[in-house]
Amino acid sequence: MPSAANQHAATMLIRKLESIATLTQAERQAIERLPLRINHLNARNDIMREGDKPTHCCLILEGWACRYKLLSQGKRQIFSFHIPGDIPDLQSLLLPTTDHSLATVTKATVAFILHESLRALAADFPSIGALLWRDTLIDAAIFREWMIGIGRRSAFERIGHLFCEMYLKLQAVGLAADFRCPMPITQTDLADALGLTSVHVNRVLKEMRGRTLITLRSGTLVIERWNELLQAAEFNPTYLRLEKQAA
Amino acid sequence: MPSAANQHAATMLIRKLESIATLTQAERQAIERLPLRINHLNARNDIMREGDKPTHCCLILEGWACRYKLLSQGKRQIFSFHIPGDIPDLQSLLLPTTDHSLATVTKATVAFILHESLRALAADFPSIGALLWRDTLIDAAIFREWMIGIGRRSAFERIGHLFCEMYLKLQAVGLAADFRCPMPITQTDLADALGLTSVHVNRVLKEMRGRTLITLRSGTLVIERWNELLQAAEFNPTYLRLEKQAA
DNA sequence: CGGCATGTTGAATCTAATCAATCCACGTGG
DNA sequence: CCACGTGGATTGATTAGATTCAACATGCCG
Repeated sequence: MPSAANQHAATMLIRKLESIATLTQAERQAIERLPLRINHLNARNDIMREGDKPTHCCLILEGWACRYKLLSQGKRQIFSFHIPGDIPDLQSLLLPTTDHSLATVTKATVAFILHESLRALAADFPSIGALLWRDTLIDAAIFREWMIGIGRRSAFERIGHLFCEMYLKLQAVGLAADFRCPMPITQTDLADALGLTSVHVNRVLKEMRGRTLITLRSGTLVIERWNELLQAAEFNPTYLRLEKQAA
Repeated sequence: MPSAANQHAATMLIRKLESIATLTQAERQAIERLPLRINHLNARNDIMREGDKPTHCCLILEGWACRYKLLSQGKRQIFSFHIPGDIPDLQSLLLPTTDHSLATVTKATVAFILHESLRALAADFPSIGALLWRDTLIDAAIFREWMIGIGRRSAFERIGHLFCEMYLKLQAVGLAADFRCPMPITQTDLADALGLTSVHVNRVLKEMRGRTLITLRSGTLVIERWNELLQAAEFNPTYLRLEKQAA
């Protein structure tokens, strides 16, 4: 008899997978039987560090996480932000040694799933395996989009782009609506994700506010003019492969 | 009866997969039976364009290719360079619509493999499926490393990093040795891959030559001082997950 | 041999980084 | 309830790395 918390975690995963393809009854049941270990974590806690050899994957149930790598002289590059429903370290199933770190951004609840359990699930239900693989491919597509930003877009476009991306990802799992979403990251986090300094991020945010494109206060982002921001950032959401789109 | 060219293509793929795991006799035979269509392409030819819905994957047999995306005002971001043995568009197996383009860099020979054939192969031999998945995960790891470069490394480090990466990748498939490898890309290509301008690339290359770290002439790179370049670029090859390492 | 892509160089300019100070909101403990 | 500490945000002044624009050189290919 699974606990309420476990049931909730399974539902989360099912919802995420069903946003792409419909699952059979048997597949849903198999996911619900997945053994989970649920954990509550503080903000800014490493879940996994570069060099680790994890034995389970981590499903985010509440809060945000990010993947990053530290460099010499305190430099940091953040690769991705993760929200409930994400499994940020799915790759550890096939690449035993991790080449980067995973940490919570906010207080968070996560469920750990043994590699063996996930592997068995994918073996028993190849279409679930394909969905998991697909998810890592979308992950890579987002990396590519971030590369474009860091490499070829202005600071303004980069920040606007990230806001649009996170809003749509949150909306897709029901955590955002009406152009309003949580954005519980510091300007330093933003800078380290986008290849900027926090000082410069601050100045660009000031400009965005000045043009009344956004409001960003106490961890909440409001996109005041979606279409204009989209255009200013040259944002095109197809790479996210989401079913539902914003208005 | 497979032609000599087809046999060569299969060998290429087998060698690539066996650089990671050993294949059974049955697996090797299945790969050799894979139906292929071999094509000779000129340099700077698109193999696949953003928005396409490919029906096959592309195995590179000779020459180089790159994945890229064009932006407004003629800006371009190159995501990756590909060498013989690579299947740059494996993701199209699971993401029907392509979100970027793939083009030859040099004259090239490629083998096209129908999605159905690859899917059948992966279904019949799940361990081959896992190897293919694994390959896309390494792809993503390389994207992350490039993100670090573009986001947080100096132009000098970025270029040095790319040289080390390509040398090791080429060495792993027997196309480089003695710190000498082909590097058939223009300074503009380098710039578009690393988030720089060609003018600046040119200046950094001049500095590298001045410090006698490298020689780069007529499409051939010689790394004159491997250890120093490694250190100057803070290069750590673990993310490539290659079996063989340079001295 | 001529033409065009690629590579090289210089000078001026600009974006974003750096360094440093200050401000503000928030939570905590006296 | 207010003083204090702290992390994050904001602002200014200055600098550096990279871009831009423009000219010119080189080398390869037909």
